[in-house]
Amino acid sequence: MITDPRVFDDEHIPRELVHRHTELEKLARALDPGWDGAGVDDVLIAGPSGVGKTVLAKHYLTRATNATSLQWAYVACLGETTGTILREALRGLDDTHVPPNTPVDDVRRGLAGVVDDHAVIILDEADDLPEKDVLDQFAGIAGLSLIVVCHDRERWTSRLDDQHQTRFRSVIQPDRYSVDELTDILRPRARQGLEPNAVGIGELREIADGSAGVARRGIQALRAAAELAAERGHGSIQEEDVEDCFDRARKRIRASNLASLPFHHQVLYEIIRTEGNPSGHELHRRYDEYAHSIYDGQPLTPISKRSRRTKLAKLQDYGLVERDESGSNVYYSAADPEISSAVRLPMIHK
DNA sequence: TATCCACCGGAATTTATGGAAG
DNA sequence: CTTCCATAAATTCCGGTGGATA
Repeated sequence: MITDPRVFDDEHIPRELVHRHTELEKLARALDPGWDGAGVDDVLIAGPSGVGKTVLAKHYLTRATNATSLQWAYVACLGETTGTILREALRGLDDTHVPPNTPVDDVRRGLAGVVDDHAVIILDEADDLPEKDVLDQFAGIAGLSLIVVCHDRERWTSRLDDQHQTRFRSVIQPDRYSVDELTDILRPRARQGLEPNAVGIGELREIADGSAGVARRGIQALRAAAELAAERGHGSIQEEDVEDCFDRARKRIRASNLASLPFHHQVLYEIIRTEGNPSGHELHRRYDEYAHSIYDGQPLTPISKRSRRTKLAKLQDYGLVERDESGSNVYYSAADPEISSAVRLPMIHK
């Protein structure tokens, strides 16, 4: 059924970006110095998750690179520090090893030295980055422009201090797709990634309809539907496969988020999931109670309450854990209790 | 109203890591 | 090899918040 799984990867850049022509044009106008002679700008791309902000930036740059060998680098900023972001940018442009303890100033000088004429850095998931620091560091480098990708435009611009207010004059705000548009996005994926006639236009439309205008959801749902059809021995995607595909797609996205987190986070997540709906107090008590055996044989040791709070905050950022503050206590719960971590816990008796 | 309690999260401080210099 | 240094992660300290209780 699925002939080319890469087509459904989040990182996959389609040959052609459908229904994003105006956005691509804006990007070109801002970043191409020859476009109208006004020089290059920094760009802000803001909008909801999964509508193709990152793909938009990457698509433009891969295409522009083929033509003019423009230097560019991609940096995922979520949860990263100024140092990590700068090093990752340098590594991306120069393809050299950058030790983790390289002084920030050295990294900045390295960046300045490596930029030939014009280079672009994509700062993805930039909502919470320590932007005062990061922008200051990038600011002085000639020939370097930024594409900042974030969710909330208002929040981003309001957090900028005065000297950065004049940057990011080019703002691109991709919106959610209509059902028709999303169908157009799914069609080439089905053609490239699935057997011929694996999915009818009716089913494709239903998948688009159930994805709330979010391209990532639609693409993962299409993939899940194809998997379900194959498992059920259907020759092509059937109505029942479409019905069940959204659930599987959602679970897969969350499970891969969870798997990407370090051990401490997963331990906390598993305690919350198996406990059901623990209060903060119960959660910490369980942790203290079982930490010894959980971390037995691990290179890591249990962490303090304060550190657990930081991990819990991250779990919330990732949408894996929800916190309910009713009364004087807080309660934690797994957003989707069916998603389990690879971390095994000893039996917990209530 | 005053006080207690549990928790949050910022800031300062310590520890761990790993590359560079001597 | 040892020492030194910068960063990131973890810990310690602590003021602030908001509901519960007397």
